Amino acid sequence: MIQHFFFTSADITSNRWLQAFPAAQISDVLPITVATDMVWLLLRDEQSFTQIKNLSFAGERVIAMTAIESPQEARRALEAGASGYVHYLAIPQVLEQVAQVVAAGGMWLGADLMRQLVLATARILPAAETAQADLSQLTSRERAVAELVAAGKSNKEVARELDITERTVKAHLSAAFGKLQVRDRLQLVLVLSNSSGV
Amino acid sequence: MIQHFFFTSADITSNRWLQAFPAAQISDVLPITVATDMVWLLLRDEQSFTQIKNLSFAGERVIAMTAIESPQEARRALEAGASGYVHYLAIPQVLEQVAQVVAAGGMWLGADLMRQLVLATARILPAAETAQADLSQLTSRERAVAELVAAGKSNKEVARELDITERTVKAHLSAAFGKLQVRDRLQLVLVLSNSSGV
DNA sequence: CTTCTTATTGTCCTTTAGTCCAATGGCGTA
DNA sequence: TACGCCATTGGACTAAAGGACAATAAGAAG
Repeated sequence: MIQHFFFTSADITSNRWLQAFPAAQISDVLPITVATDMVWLLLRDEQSFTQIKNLSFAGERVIAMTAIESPQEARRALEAGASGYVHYLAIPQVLEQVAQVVAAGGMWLGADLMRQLVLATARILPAAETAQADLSQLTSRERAVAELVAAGKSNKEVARELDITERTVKAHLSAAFGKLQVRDRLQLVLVLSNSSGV
Repeated sequence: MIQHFFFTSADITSNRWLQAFPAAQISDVLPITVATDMVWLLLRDEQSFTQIKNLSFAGERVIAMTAIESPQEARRALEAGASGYVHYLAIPQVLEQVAQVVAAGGMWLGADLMRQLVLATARILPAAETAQADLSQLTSRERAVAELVAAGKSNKEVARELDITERTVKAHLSAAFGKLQVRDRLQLVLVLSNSSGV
């Protein structure tokens, strides 16, 4: 049984951690000696990377957690010795997968980051199937609306650009919400940009 | 149930494959049409990379297997479209890991290789320092709110999680909007995720 | 001790977003 | 031709989101 230790600040946490690992310890204090198998560390400031370095040097498996994924931050975390980089609000299933992979000696990165890395060296890889599949569920008009919304436009602006009524925009959006199983435009954007496993 | 197909030469094989996937097919002949969900292909010569390319182009999930791990070979395999790179004598647990990650649309690499790949490509990646700079403009509380919003939470949910009033959430958000010069939560997320120029 | 920043909350108000129910017309297929 | 899917719009309604104006309190900095 793997023991998990979550190091975070009190106000940034997720009940999904305990859902994934009921026996996990959560604390905003980092003990001198961590008697666990896996340390999940929320990235907050410069000090976080030093802590990763120390922990991994001491032989701990460290997984960096972030609130906003970025390739730069991921790189720094991995450089410091982290074995994984994941959104702190990831769903329990993802957390479990990360733990399994890291426990098996692997390294975990979000699919999008991974893709960026690989694409940086190779531009041949097929696009993510998930995002593709999601978009293909939408009709052409729904997709057009969704894309404008994903660019930060309001319904009124979308209506103007597509030369339709705001009412129609809403209709397409509602249809898209249903198909992609999200509740509002923000989550739609998150799904389309496939940014995190939230 | 995922169907696995192992393509190898007769003299190089592992009983661990069947241990991991009892229903797997193993063959030293590559059929024209592979009716499986996942193809495990043992790297042998130049032709192997071409085969990976063809398979992945045809929409197959391909995992490259090797007898001697090397970053160069791994890179070539991934370039060709492989979704994973693993030693052919890996234990069943690892094989299952790989299958899971790949099935979920991810990519699998051993930790060492991954780290090398990450570090090697770090320079090529766009060095957008914007997200970093933007975040530093916000106070800790504003950032906490912004991060939860970026995760798709509503004001009410954010309020619950941070144990403050919805009104306070709005106050922090308004402040963040002003500092980052955006007009609503969606544009905030776009700026924070650094995805597109709003 | 005063000043500034941050965090917090309040009320009132306007604007957006999103849903439900319903209808019309085009277009392709069985 | 009838049926289904898509695009379009309407009205009415509920619920969020966001702004304006303002106040209190803690803590740091001077």
